[in-house]
Amino acid sequence: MQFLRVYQCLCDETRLRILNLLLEGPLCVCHLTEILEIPQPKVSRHLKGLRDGGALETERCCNWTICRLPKTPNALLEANLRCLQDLRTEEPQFKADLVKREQTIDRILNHPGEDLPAQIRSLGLCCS
Amino acid sequence: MQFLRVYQCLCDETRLRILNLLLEGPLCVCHLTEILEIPQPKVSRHLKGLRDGGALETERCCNWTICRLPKTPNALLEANLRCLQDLRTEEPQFKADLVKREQTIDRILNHPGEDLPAQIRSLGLCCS
DNA sequence: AACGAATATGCTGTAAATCGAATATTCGGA
DNA sequence: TCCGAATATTCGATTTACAGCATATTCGTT
Repeated sequence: MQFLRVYQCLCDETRLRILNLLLEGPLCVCHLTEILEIPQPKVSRHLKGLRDGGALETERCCNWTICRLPKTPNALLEANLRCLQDLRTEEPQFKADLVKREQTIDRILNHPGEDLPAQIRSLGLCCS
Repeated sequence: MQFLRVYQCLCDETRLRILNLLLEGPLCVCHLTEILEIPQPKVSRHLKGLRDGGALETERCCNWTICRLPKTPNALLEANLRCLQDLRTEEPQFKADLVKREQTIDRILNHPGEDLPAQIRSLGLCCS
């Protein structure tokens, strides 16, 4: 059932945190891992869950995997992403994650020494 | 987390079927059981799940328990009930349940011999 | 008080989801 | 071709969700 497929995606805290972050723009797996402060295999597994549920698109760029929300989410997912956008200020964890995201992006931009491809480096700035 | 509480409610087919039916108006447990064609304990347990998740209100009337959607659902639930309302035509099970609901209500109305309090009998007609 | 209808709960087994830890894979650079 | 970084997958253990079945509870009636 189409409904269940979406809701099963949405009923895990880690997956919701990921969607919350991606509402701001794409991120690669390593930055997601850093922001969420959870083990990388766990992030990877939940990303797979989101992808299988149609709630995530990924694109391989060299060694990095760029994660973004689907360009054309189905109606149910789209409505819930809007809800997440509207209601996330009520959830401390979501707000904290967004702060951490800012910090991480700042660090990336201000430390050009880190060995990141320009495409990855600019993720935080480019929401396309 | 408030989000999880709602989504955990929504990620079970039986619970979605119940919500779908209640969008048309209140029903008591025995009629829900008849319409869904599943064992009564199963219905009861899922109703409890919905109630715990804030997606259902029940009212005792004699021996009957009247189930209805909450008068003031939280924003996330409300949005998803709207989605259910809008998208249910795509889901055969939801449509079949609505047909069965009509049949059941007709049967109740046309067989006054059945021993039902007027309050229960009129549930299908009164959506308040 | 005894009974029956409507509903709820307890119990047990099973399937599914999640996790941590270890390992495999992929890819660019030395 | 070997190495390291980024990512994915496998494995075993644990938890959680759901099921069916039996039984308890509640309430009106006799």
